[in-house]
Amino acid sequence: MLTHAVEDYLKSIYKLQEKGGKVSTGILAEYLDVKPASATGMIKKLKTMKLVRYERYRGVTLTAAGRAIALEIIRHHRLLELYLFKALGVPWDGVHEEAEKLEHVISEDVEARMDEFLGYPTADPHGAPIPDKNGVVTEIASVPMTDLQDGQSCVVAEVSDNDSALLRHLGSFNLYPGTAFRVIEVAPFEGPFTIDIAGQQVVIGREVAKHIFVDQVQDPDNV
Amino acid sequence: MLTHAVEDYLKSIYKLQEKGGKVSTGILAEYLDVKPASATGMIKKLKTMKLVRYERYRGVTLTAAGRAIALEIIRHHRLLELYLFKALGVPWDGVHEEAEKLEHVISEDVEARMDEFLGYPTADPHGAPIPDKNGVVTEIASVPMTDLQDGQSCVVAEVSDNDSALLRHLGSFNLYPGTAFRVIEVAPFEGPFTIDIAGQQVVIGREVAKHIFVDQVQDPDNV
DNA sequence: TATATAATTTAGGCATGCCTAAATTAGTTT
DNA sequence: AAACTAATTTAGGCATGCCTAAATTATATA
Repeated sequence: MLTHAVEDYLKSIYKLQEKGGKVSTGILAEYLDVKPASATGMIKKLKTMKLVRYERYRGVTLTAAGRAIALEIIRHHRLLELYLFKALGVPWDGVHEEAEKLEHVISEDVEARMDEFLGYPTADPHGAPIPDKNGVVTEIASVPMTDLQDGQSCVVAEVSDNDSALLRHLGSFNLYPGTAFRVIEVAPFEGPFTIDIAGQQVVIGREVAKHIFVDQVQDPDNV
Repeated sequence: MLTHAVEDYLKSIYKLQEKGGKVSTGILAEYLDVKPASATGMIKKLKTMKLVRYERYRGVTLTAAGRAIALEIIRHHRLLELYLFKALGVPWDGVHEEAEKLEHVISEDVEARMDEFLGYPTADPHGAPIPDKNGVVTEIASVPMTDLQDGQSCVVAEVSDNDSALLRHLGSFNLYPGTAFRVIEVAPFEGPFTIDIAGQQVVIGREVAKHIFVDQVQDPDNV
């Protein structure tokens, strides 16, 4: 059996690898809130288990076996998030933390039952894709909200899931995956975004916007 | 935070204490499938945490604080069992093992939501009482099936939850908590029980009967 | 190219929680 | 009461996974 720590490291390497290829010890350690020396130790262990490729000072990447495990854990996590949200009404800013603990202990059987209950969903409450049983992930093409221009309209595709306060903030003006909005104004000099959500005018700071990803971007009608 | 091991020890001490007062190191070790030396070590740790009373060679008992934690874990366990059974359809011979892992990581919030979903139940799928939020357990007065005599009828109150094969066996002839049956014959010399469940005649061995507890015992009408 | 800086690794430690083997204590038998 | 047996405790070890501090390596700068 794999330890929780092994699973967490693999999951983290997977996520960091997504945006940037090889993962450095330091980045990994920071992501896991652990000292770099500790990460080095675990990376070596993972290498002997053939779950990662690694050369000292050269960063780490997952092997096929490591990737398969990472995706399995991510699947657990996202299905759990959605289940907690839909079946038990856990608020969306709380599901991440909860799933973080449950993902390591849930059985394949219970997972399959939750999957069935949910109707074989493809995205979690934050819009992140749920890998299927075979580890196939269907990424949704989306762009950071920070790329948007005056007048453009779009639909929220995904938001970062790990900052509970941020999620509460977004929830307070109904900014969920699937929510459509239109950019009224982008203030100059890296300023905030003023947007229109279902008639409500809302101001979104740059730091917040970085955590929001959108798709179905359309230019203004009145051009 | 308490470790899983601490929680498991407290829970086990509670259960063993129920039937027999002071708990010896050896019994506890056997129950937890651990060597007596390991149990000694943990018991000492629990003593420094003021969760147990202990004198060497004299056995161990829970303090009020230790008992409170034990009951909280047992509540988690039994609510989880019932939730898995009712909400996700996990077969009753599988819920124990599953709950054994989940009980250590479930939050109070999620537990409260499951409790509400289930309508504040008082017994798990095996008939064991679910302690309330304040740690109050309402024991059901029941007797071992092995005490029954020819002709007596009764209702199943509770069955042991830790032997999955036994539970499948009982399930195969619908012997669940709440099921009524009548003893047709008790074979002499510690022999098996022949019983009538809803018109079906079934033979139950002594070893199995030890794990079944019944109430509402009534003597034969035709006396 | 030599040196400064930043990243990484090595070395040594600590807490958990388990183990085995040896020593001790309690309880029973003669 | 002495001796034996069974239960328990002590002593010493091991794996996991984290830590700090010191040494090393890579990389950027002068």
